[in-house]
Amino acid sequence: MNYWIIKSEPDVYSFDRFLEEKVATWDGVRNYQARNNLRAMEKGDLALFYHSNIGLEVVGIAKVFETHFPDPTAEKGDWSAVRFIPHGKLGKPVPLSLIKNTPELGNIALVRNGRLSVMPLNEEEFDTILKLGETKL
DNA sequence: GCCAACGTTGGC
DNA sequence: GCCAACGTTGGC
Repeated sequence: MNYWIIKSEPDVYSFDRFLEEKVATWDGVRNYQARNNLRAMEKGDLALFYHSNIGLEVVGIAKVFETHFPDPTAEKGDWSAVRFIPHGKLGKPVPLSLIKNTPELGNIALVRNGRLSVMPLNEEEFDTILKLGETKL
């Protein structure tokens, strides 16, 4: 079991819409590091759903439903997509500012490399964010 | 709207 | 293969 953070701009694709649609195809990723992270995902892995640009907070949890396959939106190049299903909303959102102020989370890519859209985190970091979000699995 | 950080491109 | 220029992302 691996843990991840995935980013989405809520005016493009929000967590609420994800809850309504019940499945999300994560395509359009055009960054090698992010793509490699998508490829490393296994079925059942959990990903925190972060709202970038607007909101700037972790709002929910997604679960890997279908592991990587060729990105249908890629006209050329070697790109991958995965499918997620919702795995619940956080009790309360966890803002980036709080994450930055939490010493145990100082090492995560969300803080260190703000531009990466799909990034790993370890179990302790995942649990810390769930606790901040007053959420139990 | 600005700008820092990072990735990619392309000339040499 | 280096590095300057440029483009994009995303926080502020």
